[in-house]
Amino acid sequence: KDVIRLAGREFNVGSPKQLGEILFETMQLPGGKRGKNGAWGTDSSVLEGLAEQGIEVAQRVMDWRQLAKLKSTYSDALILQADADGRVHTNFSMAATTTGRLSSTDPNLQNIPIRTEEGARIRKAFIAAPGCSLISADYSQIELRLLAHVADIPALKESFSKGEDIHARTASEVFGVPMAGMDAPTRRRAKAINFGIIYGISAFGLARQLGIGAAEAKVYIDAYFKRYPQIRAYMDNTKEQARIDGYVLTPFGRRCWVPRIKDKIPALRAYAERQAINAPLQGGAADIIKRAMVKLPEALADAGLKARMILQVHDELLFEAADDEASAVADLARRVMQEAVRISVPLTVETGIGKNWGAAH
DNA sequence: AGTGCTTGCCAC
DNA sequence: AAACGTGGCAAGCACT
Ligand SMILES: Nc1nc2c(ncn2[C@H]2C[C@H](O)[C@@H](COP(=O)(O)OP(=O)(O)OP(=O)(O)O)O2)c(=O)[nH]1
Ligand SMILES: [Mn+2]
Ligand SMILES: [Mn+2]
Repeated sequence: KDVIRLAGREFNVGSPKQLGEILFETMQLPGGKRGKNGAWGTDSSVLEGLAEQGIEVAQRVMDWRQLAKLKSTYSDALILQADADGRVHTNFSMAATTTGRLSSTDPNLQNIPIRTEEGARIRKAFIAAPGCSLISADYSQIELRLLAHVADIPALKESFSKGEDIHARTASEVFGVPMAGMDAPTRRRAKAINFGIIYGISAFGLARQLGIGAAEAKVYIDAYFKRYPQIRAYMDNTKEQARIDGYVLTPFGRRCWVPRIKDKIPALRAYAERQAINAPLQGGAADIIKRAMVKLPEALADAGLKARMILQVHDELLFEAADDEASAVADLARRVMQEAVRISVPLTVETGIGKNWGAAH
């Protein structure tokens, strides 16, 4: 109602097409950009730009979108999908991705919210059975460690040997906040910067992501490649390998096909090059957790633990166990996951125990 | 009423 | 949005 009042006209807030016409035609707001299909762009980074200019309706639409997303995709849908015993059972697809990751459907339990305060309430709704706890075990900075290994980057390997947190360091350097007591959303934003840069983001893309100028974004990217010059070599070598073979390999031998690597259309070719750069690392991380998942059920049984492995979220495993064995499960999961493979950097796993998924982080 | 596409956004 | 990568889902929309 407030959005419609501020817009001065009745329309469906849930329609990006109508919203774009209201904002950039009826209201004549500045900064409108049409996409390739001629529609006005209205995604959150566009709205954020408007909101920063004091356009109240933009902030209200962002708030509405967030709540609508959480309600429709999670709150309403998960209740319908819940079993008679109150559990939801996902389906894992084992061959749906190009990199070897799993995917999860009906419902997708690999994209349960966590980032915002309201979203985190949904994650907290996943609770252990009475007398049981949930144990989460998540690899630390997993694809950055694989990058250090595969691209053979001395400075990055040294950081991991010392136990440094690169995501937190990036957050500190870019946002000017202290490492100590950093909040999770800030570290998450830095994560997107680190992975964006290593997977070929442009100054334009980074600027858009951070809401800064392209010149400032370029400074960050240049500084990154200066600090870790081996990343460039890894990118070039991987692209060349893809051109030669039509595929790239993870450090454990998985083939990831890159069919458009020789496309004559430059934009499609550039896209394929970024896919080639990403696949060995994302796929390598998938290989590692899969090996751990093969070992774990037997390792648990051998240790006399009745815990069950109940969910995989790309580099995280979630277990359910009786309260009195939860800490033993956490220790065992950490050890098996850390030792699932041996590479030239240490693998570290963070574990947590709680009565709900949110509390287990 | 059903289908397929687009836009946007949740997670890793 | 052409301009980090990997996914899945909901809603709007055009069309049958
Ligand atoms: N390209 C890309 N990959 C991502 C992004 N977010 C997550 N990933 C990939 C790379 C991560 O290593 C991997 C696991 O995600 P996590 O959220 O667990 O982050 P990570 O392990 O790096 O850090 P952590 O120490 O667990 O907080 O998923 C992203 O924004 N872009
Ligand atoms: Mn992780
Ligand atoms: Mn994770």
